[in-house]
Amino acid sequence: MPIIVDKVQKKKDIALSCKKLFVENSINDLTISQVALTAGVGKGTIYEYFKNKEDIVFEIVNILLQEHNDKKLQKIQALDSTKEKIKIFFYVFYDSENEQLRKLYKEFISISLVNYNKEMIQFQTKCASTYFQWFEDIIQEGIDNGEFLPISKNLARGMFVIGEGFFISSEVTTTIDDLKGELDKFFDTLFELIEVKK
Amino acid sequence: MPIIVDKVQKKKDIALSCKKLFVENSINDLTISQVALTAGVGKGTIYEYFKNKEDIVFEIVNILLQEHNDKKLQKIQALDSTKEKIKIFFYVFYDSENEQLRKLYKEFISISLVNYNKEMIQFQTKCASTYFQWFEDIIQEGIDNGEFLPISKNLARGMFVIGEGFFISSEVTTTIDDLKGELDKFFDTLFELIEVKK
DNA sequence: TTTAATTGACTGATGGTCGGTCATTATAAG
DNA sequence: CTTATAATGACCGACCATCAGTCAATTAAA
Repeated sequence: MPIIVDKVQKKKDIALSCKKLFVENSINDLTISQVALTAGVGKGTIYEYFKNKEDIVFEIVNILLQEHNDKKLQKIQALDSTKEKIKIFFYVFYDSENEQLRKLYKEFISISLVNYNKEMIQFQTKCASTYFQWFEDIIQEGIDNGEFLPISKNLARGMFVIGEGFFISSEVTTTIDDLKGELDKFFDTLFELIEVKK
Repeated sequence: MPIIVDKVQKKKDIALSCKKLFVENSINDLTISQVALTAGVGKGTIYEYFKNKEDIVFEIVNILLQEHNDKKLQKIQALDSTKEKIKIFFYVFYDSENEQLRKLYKEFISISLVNYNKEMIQFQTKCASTYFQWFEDIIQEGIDNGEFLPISKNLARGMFVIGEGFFISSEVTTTIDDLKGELDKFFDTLFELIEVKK
């Protein structure tokens, strides 16, 4: 029998081998030939594993987001303060550790906005739902232990999407020069309002 | 001497003549030839007025956003309630009147995220700054007339970007099926918190 | 011998360019 | 005043380079 490769693994390998290329260049400036060359395979091979150029970005984001996911969960579990737990959700939008993820996520959002792609939407939905579940649980915990007013539950979804809002604004305008600062200001103020007064 | 055309006006005319085309198709699915045909000019003429395909989207968004701008200002001035004034800023993300604008704005954001373009960033920044100025003024007004707590000023930027966050989330996931409802829930709850108790 | 894996030459499509034509009008000549 | 000429901006589509995606041929393991 001929050699059998682990298709899933090889897909990941190819994706990761040209991660740097995608981080340093916008998808429009890259050609499949370049990608194939970087990955050390023929152009045809790329199409054995990926539907198109966008699909490669999808794969890389998938891998990086999975890693980020694990780290985020660990961080949340390691913390005691509800407020700090909430803030963790927005680290990804400014910390240096996730610069590559941000760059690729940006491309991914860009692709998702114009190319309707069922798989991408499903993937994004799965991620967002998981994260929001965590987020809601944290808020609920804060309410249950008497830290936050019960009404704060209504703010969950808005608080959750605000990171995305700041991120997009900071990418398409120059109106936000300190994303972390702005987020902190907002959440610290909000915490004062939703805290149960003693 | 030869005929002199109003370059600025003709650029607008061409852009508007293929607005429908851009609303109904994603930019990737459109060819310059199609656009030229629709506009009733030669392919070369397109390049007399636009740098590239993206530039056409930019021009259409420019025109639509200008219209939207005027309408928004009128609406704000016509209202008395501070709360309603605040909510007006987010109409654009869900009202039926602005469906075309949303479609093109989406493409515009998508382009801005991956193609660094100084003019686009400047344009976006100008719009965002103007809108935020209005927004801050409204909040300040609410504070001045004793409706809102002074602390609400700190929430201005966050409140402002939340629309963008909801919009992007609703576009790239299926987690938000009632954008207006979610926005209302968030702001009504927030208003309760920042309202001056009597 | 079989068959999965790989490949790069090839193709069709398309973004963008460029040389040339056309229409208009100023103005010079008759 | 009428006509001829020159000048120039507007317009255009044939052409070119590029590149995404295909496929027939080849490789190599079992």
